[in-house]
Amino acid sequence: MGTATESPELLHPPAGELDLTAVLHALSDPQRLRIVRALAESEEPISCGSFGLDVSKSTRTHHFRVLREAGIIEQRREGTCKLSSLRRAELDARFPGLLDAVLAADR
Amino acid sequence: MGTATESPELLHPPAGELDLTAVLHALSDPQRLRIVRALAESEEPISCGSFGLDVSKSTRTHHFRVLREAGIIEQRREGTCKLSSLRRAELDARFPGLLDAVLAADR
DNA sequence: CCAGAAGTTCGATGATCGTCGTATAATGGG
DNA sequence: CCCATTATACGACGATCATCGAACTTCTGG
Repeated sequence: MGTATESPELLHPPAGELDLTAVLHALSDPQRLRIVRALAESEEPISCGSFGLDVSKSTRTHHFRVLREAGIIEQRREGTCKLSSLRRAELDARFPGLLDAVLAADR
Repeated sequence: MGTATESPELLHPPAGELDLTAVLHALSDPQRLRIVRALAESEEPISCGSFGLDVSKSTRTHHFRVLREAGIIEQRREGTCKLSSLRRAELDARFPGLLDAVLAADR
């Protein structure tokens, strides 16, 4: 408890409490994997709508929530958009090499 | 297609055709993760019954099949037992660092 | 040869998941 | 102040999943 310094609405698990199975499950979906790759390549926050996902808006929101609740991404409001970015450092600290391996395995 | 040099009954995907999302999904279950860790620590084939899984026999069979069809383990008959082992080299070749990261993330 | 051990197969069941459409906020520009 | 943009919430639907028990196969040891 106590790291709720930002938005009270958005659930972001603390870095130390990331669950491996939750992370693996979040990454085991093609659409979410695409999001994570786009985020990793841009290295800058991206708005939800900027992804070439062939799914509806609500499905997109769903995938972003799964990624956020697994602790893989961070989201914050920016006007009418919501910007997402990878929690790279925290992920690397908790699961060293995991994200790199997944991203390298792209193809 | 011709890599069927072993048992014709057991489906083992060729090393080059392992699917990342299938591998991640197979690893995203606590029971299967436990199997993979036991396999990695023993470094020798283990029979299905030697795992401290608190699930029924049929569920065990199911998990082993998921792991095998994802290309994570290899299974072969040995008398009345069936021995399982990690496909470490193939996994490392296809997804470098992935298995190591997952195993290191144990805790 | 036969009893037991080790796995598999086959439904079935309840849970979760990915997807959608529609309705509903929150925000910034004219 | 209203409207367009951006995203979320809420069911709902079909698919997949993890789990089980019971019946079946296959092999081994006595």
